[in-house]
Amino acid sequence: MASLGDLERSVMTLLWDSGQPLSANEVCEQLDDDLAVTTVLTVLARLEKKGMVQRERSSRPHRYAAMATREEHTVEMLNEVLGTAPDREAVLARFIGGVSDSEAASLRRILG
Amino acid sequence: MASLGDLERSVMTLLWDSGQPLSANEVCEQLDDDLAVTTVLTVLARLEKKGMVQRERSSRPHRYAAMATREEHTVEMLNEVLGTAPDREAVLARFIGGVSDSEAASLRRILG
DNA sequence: AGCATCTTCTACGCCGTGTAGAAAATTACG
DNA sequence: CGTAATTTTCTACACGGCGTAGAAGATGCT
Repeated sequence: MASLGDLERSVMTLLWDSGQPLSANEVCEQLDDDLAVTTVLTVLARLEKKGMVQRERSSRPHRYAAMATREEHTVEMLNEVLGTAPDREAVLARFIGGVSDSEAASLRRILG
Repeated sequence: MASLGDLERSVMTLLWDSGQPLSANEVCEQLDDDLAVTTVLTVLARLEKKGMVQRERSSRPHRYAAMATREEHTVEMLNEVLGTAPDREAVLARFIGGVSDSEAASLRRILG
């Protein structure tokens, strides 16, 4: 339960890229599409409900920040997918077998 | 584009577990829930459209088989998720850092 | 031809998502 | 303080995916 729609993903990307919390207006401006602020607010509220963003209600304009880094989130997704497989090791093997050489080297280093 | 609904997943699981092609009726019987055969047929048709199952139209009851093994499918999903990240290596590092010891060992063997 | 089986077509309801207006709440400024 | 500007909430609509299945059409058996 953390899959994202297109707009939701765009918003998360903004929040991830800008390390700091953003207001709905700032998000709105920085988006390529020309959307109503209410649209962005709706999306932000939904993302908050999903536990993807944290809202600072104290300051006026509320500020929104990503709960997890993009990395953390991607790793969560990976684990979620892996969780659907009964044969984890086999999947991992196949998966790792398919990564690029440089990535493989990097993994070898990590696995020590 | 290969995410599955609950029923779709159940059906795929059946097809994956039974190595051989199954008819709609067989799928229907082997499902826990007591569904109408037309329901199963609809789902199978949708899975076919998604490229998840192959239908043998030659034989009457049509027979349906999974296009990819569950492993292959899971790996596809993993790559899809990984594709959404700009920092692949960082994600991989973190991801691999979190697997169990036995899995890590298995990976070392594969990369070795 | 008649009957049983199987498939297609069509459809309904629900929920997630993109989209935003109307109205309410808060803040800013003269 | 009162009015205008900003911000947030509430409500809503449309569209597509998915679970669900009946009615009708196609195919095959006897």
